Amino acid sequence: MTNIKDIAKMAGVSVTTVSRVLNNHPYVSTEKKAAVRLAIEKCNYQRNINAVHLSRGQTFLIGVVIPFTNHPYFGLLVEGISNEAVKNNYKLVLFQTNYKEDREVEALKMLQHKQIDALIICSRICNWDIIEEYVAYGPIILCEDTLGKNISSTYIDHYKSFSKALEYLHNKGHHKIGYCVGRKTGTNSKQRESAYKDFLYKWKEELKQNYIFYECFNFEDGEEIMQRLIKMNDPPSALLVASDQVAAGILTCCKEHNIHVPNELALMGFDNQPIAKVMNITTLEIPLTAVGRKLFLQAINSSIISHEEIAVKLIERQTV
Amino acid sequence: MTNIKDIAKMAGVSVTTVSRVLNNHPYVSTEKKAAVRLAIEKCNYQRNINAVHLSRGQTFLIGVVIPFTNHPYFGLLVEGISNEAVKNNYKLVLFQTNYKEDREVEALKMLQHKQIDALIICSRICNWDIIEEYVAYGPIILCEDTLGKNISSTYIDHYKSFSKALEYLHNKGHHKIGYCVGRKTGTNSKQRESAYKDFLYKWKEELKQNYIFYECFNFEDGEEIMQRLIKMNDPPSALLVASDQVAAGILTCCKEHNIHVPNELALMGFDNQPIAKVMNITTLEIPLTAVGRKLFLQAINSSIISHEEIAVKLIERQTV
DNA sequence: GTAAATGGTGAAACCCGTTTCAGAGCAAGG
DNA sequence: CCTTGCTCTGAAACGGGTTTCACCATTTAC
Repeated sequence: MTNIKDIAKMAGVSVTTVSRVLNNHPYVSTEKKAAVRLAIEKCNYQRNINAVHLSRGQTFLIGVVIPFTNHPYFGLLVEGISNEAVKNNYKLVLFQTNYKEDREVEALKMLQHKQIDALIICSRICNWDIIEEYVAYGPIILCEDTLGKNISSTYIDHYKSFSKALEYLHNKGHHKIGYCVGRKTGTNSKQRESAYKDFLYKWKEELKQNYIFYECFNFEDGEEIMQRLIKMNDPPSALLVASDQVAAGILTCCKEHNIHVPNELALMGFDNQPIAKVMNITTLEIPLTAVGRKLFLQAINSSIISHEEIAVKLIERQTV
Repeated sequence: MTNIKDIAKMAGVSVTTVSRVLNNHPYVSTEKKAAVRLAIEKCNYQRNINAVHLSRGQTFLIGVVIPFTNHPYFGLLVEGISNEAVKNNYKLVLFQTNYKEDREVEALKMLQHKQIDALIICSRICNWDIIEEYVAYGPIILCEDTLGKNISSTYIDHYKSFSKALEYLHNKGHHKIGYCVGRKTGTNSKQRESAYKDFLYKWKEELKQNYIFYECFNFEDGEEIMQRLIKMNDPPSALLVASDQVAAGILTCCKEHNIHVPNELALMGFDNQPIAKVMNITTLEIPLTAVGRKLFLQAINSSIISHEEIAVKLIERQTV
């Protein structure tokens, strides 16, 4: 393979000049520039990117940590990140963790080793102290509230939005409200839990543990929720579902079991995914592609630590 | 930052010896090994991966080209690739093309520049001659029939599987069969088209252009199909839908419009996604994660060109 | 007319590992 | 005792760019 030296020799200039042409630096005479260009074309010369990376200490690669690729929430988020990455000439390295801590650490290590310029963690599993060990090595951006921490983030205030949704359901006359979330221990779930508890406290309702459903991620998880609902003596009259997919799954099962929505069971989704629109599910809109865009921009403008709160919007449809 | 030289100095050995320790080469005395390990620990030394890449000419990065990240088909495919990548210590670089040709070319260029060790193209948009320009630079793996070409692939014979599905519908008494696919011009769509035409020819049915629906990718696309079906004087009695998502969308709209499935309209999906199971959609199962796994393995064992055909399986449920 | 700024150029240092190769020391084989 | 052959080691070449710095030649400024 031809390298920069060969080109320099062919064009009768120094490697410095070739480098300048390659990088569009000023101060190269038109003739030499032309000679270099010619040589490059003749040899079909291609820069060795790894050498560039080594030299510059930058790779134009941004790491993205997600638990699953096969989920519309993360699909949209990555789509948002990806679109902005294209615009800025960055590429994405995907880390699918399946919520395994060591996979997240691997991503952090890649940051440490300078193989990626920044790391966006869309759903964190590691403890804070581990993350904080790595902030020295490069920008880490999170998709959860990091206020007070020296880490940029774009996030949704899940306490606020959950409260909003609960009040909405309450106003619609619901007193027996349950909810479905993904991981029991995630930051978001904890925020939601405290919103839920505060809500119950405010309205003097008692907490029923079986009104809370964990590990709800996908459409098909709706089925199990339905099974559990059917068996209850005193089922909730409304469910706040932290994902439109799951809400859609529940709704589909309701139709099969002839449970009328919203009369017998009100459903409220999250995200405002396309499926929510088609199935007329009342939901809280999260502009996920916009979130992705912001996350990316924070990753490349890491000198400024910022915390961007994203507002959610209640979309009234026909399941409440 | 400390580098290998510093470590060598500290441990009182040569850089070669340090390198040997780092790479677990044999023939290093126990004492020197220990000294090096100690120095590494003391300095919290981290190899500069870019230097390793440059030196070795390998990055342990595999490129993956997909049109959208936000689609269950590609989600599952990437999941399969990703899981196998983890096992083999590779990372994935994601190229979301949105079916833009230049984005695919960018991925090919990264292969040329040695920034990735191999490239998996899950849905091709570029012409063959462009792809073939780049095969010299590194392994390119495709997810479509490349028989006769010098390019490895894992693929579904869409002619065969579409024919199978059409015959199945025919056996069930359907004579007015339409179909829905994604891109009009993709290889898969062309194979399906010819299967469809051959089927019509065999049974002496005439081709109705309005029985064919293009640009069907997502759940929400079901709605438009429904709108078009409603307006037809002589609508098809069965639809072969090249994606469970779209089938699910159509099915949901059917329920809204009180169109009985399968009596008034039979639906047959593709992929056997979870949603097909929940909604009881008859479908052709494609083991997407297995496909992903094979694609990855072909990418790293590129010395052997192979063509793996994946069998599809008809899953009978309640929409036909 | 002289000083300062600007355009243009290349040698050499730098980024940081891996790998080749030559050689030393020592034990086993004949 | 001599030859292999194995263990162990480091100097130096190599991968291939970017960047600093010194320097010369023109312009422009005053």
